[in-house]
Amino acid sequence: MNLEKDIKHAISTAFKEVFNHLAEPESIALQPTRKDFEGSHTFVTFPYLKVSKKGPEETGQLIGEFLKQNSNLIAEFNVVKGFLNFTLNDNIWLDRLRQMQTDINFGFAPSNGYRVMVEYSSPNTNKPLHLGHLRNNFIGYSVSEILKADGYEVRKVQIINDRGIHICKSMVAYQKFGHGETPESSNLKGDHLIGKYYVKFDQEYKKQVESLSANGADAKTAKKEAPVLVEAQETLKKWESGDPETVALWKKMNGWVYEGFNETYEKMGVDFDSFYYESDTYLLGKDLIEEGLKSGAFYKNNDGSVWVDLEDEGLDKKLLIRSNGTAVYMTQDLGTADMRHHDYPFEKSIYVVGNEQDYHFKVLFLILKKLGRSYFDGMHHLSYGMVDLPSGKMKSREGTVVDADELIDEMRGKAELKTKELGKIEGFNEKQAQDLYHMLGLGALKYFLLKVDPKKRMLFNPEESIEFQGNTGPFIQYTHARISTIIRRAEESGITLDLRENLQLQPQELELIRMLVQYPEKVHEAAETYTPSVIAQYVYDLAKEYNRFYTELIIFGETDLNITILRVFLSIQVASVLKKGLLLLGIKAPERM
RNA sequence: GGCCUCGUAGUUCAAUGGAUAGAAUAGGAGUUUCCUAAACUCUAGAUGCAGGUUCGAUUCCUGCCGAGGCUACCA
Repeated sequence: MNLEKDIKHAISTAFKEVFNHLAEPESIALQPTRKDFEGSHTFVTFPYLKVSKKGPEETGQLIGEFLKQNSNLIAEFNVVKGFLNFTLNDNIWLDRLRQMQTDINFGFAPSNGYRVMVEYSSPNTNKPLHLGHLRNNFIGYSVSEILKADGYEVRKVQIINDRGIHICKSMVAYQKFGHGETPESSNLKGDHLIGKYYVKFDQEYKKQVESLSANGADAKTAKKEAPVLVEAQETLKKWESGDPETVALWKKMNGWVYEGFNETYEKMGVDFDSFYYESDTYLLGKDLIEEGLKSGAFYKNNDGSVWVDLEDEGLDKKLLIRSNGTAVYMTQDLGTADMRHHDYPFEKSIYVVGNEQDYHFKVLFLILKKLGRSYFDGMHHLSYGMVDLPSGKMKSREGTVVDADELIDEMRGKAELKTKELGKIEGFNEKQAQDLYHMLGLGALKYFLLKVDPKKRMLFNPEESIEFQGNTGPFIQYTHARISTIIRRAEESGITLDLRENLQLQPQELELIRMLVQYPEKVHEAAETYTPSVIAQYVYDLAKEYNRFYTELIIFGETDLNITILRVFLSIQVASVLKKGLLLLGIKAPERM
């Protein structure tokens, strides 16, 4: 069934027959043939020269000859500088295409029985989502979908950082300057309203630090003793002691933020299966510390603080409990990990978190290992790079953030403008038109953020807005819409899509089938490496190839009906795979545009 | 200082140790009586520097230069 496997077996046999050498099929490496050469699969002879005791050219020639004679897979071959290129029988490819059509689940692996928890988004509740969150959310959502397609059972979760000094700062500023303002009265989304007070807090804080400094305080004390900061710290204490008034305000303000977030998530097209709130989890983990002390994984200092020594692993000593007995972030994360595994016994757990926390997660996983948690093995930090602006890193305090809501709206607006310019909305009603603008704007944005390897930092220049031409989401969406027209026309013309004939394939047709066949492997690769960009690159290449096919070959009006059938048939499969691939990226494929 | 990333066309991104380092965009030249020109074709343009391993290095190793991050009894 598997083409590559079959070819590898054939090569293995050839080695046995020609060189009397046992080459395990699994150990044979095949690669796709480069475009400028004839063939589809390439075998590199260099590693086998010691076995063949011949030059690279001759080795390739001998293997090629043997296979051409003895294998029904191989129609032709050529050898270029030790690279043995195979051209397969056209019927092999046509068979693949026929199989694809009957398999509705093409591209979806059967259940593998593994459960995986994917955590992403995990915002603070003191400000709106920004561009960095968009990358995080799109990656998290996409990886979840890819894992599902690869046979996993997935639970998408987020941990909401709903407590702590950051929200207290917004609370203090709101009490001071808010005059009872609400999202309704201010006509602001809840998260933006709270963000406004977070900024206000910072402004006030800076003012106070300045005036303290002007009155002779040194910089350190001024920063520590500014009244608003002291107030925020007191608010945090009050919250921790359960002061009803403080808790009520906290609930009200967080409620506004959640409303705002939900609206944004919906616009973004991401969702979650369950939520964890830090206010519920921040006290967890202390029992794990006790456990670790007992087992000797951790040790206690004279001052009562608890540490773990990771110097054997090439890391530092890490604090787990302060000398005053309070927990740190790490403690909480340990407890939360245990709780999550209890809630949903997973084989894998993916944390989609920025790469500035690489060290934190390295330590977290090592500690879980030291505690003997069997699940530690399946834990993975999906570390992604920052989205940089030309001016450098985004900093909320300096106002150099790109707001998520604004950016989405901007993209939608740009899609609308462009669509109208091209006169593409004839026959659309208002709702359909609006849906299309959103689909395209969001498609452009998602593709822009997902086409880059998650691990790498990437640059976003707000001046040069995201394009709709070239290697973009809308290009792929356009291709899909284009094919949809072909399919509609085929239906209207009433041709029977029965691919019976054994036809000779044109290069473009062959290339398309070759690419289609690869799709499940790409999904698997993306799932194993947690890399949506694999899929993004793939759908782009497929769309590009289809456009070439579309331009160069006549689909309707070909004299041989069987060729028309083949081309429509092929178009349908391309559309289907494009749509599936786009959905793995969270991008919708329009029928018309 | 220590540790971790990353340096590829003007720009934004690709390249399981393999062939002539791919795209896109910006630049130049073309294609529309024909299924959607958000398309297609042609053209020009890049591996930070110096060594090493290898039949073969953008990829692995060492040093240097440059960018960023982590290195809190913060979360």
